[in-house]
Amino acid sequence: MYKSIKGTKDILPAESARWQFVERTLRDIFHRYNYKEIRTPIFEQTSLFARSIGELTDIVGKEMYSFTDRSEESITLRPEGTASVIRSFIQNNLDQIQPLTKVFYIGPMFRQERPQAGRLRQFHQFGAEAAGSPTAETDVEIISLAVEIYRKFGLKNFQLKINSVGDEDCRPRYKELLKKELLKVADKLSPESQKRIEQNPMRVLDSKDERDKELTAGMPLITEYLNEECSVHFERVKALLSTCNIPFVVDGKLVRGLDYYTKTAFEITSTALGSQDALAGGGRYDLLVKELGGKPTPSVGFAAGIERLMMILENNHFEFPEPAPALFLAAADDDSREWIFKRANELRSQGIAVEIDLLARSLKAQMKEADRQNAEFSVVIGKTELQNGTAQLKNLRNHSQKQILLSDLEKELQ
RNA sequence: GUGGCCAUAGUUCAGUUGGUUAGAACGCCAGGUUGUGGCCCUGGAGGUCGUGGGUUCAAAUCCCACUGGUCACCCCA
Repeated sequence: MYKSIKGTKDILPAESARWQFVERTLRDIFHRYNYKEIRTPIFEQTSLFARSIGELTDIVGKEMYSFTDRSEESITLRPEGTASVIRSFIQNNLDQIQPLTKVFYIGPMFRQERPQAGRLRQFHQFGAEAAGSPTAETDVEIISLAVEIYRKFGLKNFQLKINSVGDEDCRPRYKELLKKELLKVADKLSPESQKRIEQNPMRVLDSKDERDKELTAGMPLITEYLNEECSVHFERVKALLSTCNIPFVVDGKLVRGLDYYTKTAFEITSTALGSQDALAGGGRYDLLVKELGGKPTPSVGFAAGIERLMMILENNHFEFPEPAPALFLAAADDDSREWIFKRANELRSQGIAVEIDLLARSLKAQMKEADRQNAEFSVVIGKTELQNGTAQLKNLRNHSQKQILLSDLEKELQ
């Protein structure tokens, strides 16, 4: 038997309505913040991701789905959304249309990792990017948008963590300083952390290893070494968050897994998830557009996992709307089936969701089917009804019945 | 990539110290009610016990390998 690839999942008919509901809600919120949808291809040249996400990150180093196509070009299934969006932004000169571009995306992403709770190889993210603004208001609009989404879904157990990772001026200075501190205790650090001292010292502070945590506990944090510009920006972000009543905690050790972030970095986590507790992450990336060949364009964005949001909603027994037929037309005898077939199509073309039996089943089986489909109403049609032009309209939710004219069906179902 | 746990009907699971025909619940189908669903009752269909090998007179049960799932590490959505 064929099986779906490891780490991939079917979204089955029984659950697709939930996905559609989540996507509808997301689109509605994006609309309120005036972010417009962008749909980019799900694969790109491999080097686009390598250059933007960073050669040394885990994503690029060991998680990308890359392959060579028939013309010997290296292609990669997108592991995240920002790189493609920025590529499109540059390629299509979106900066020439208006000074600030605000877009969102919803779609599948791919990373070849071992699956576990809250982690798949094909998973789905939504995200937003605001390209062209250096202001702290833009950072906070993005953060507020992300937070608003979780609030809208009624989530309570989530936490917003923010940090500033500095810029090309102050971060290198801080990194050198931190490296020196780390080298003093290098032999006692975990092997992974030792490897990171040279290439990504800030990640050592974020290590989950208990011993690493103890060793690095008193070490200097980037927030203490920001230059004037980054520091002012960070203070402004915090002030605006407070103004907007968005609770947050500053986490000086927060470093995101992608290299392109500058200044603001943030993460939304939930204790309601398993070990993979990140719901969303994002930040400012003022250097990325230039790095990918565009004009320097200060930008901010975030990305969030749909499966993880869905997990929490299901744990919370969130009440998703379930679509159901308005009417089930049942045949009491075989002579009535043709009339029903024709009538169902008429009603459908008038916008009414109607189901009928296609399996030539007994009336009892048809009624069971109407119930299983959670139809609102049923009407049984037989010889008598066709002769008299009347029928019983049965409300399957409250079990009441009333006599109606068959010609009034549309009206009754409005 | 590394490690723990798991694998028996469509689903969730039971299956004793290895022993005849592998069970339950739910779901599915039909009937009870020959023109009315939900509850109830009766009956029915449905399994190469993940795959391959080994031990044994005998394997769902013990052993090995593989495959798949799951959870965790790493890291991230």
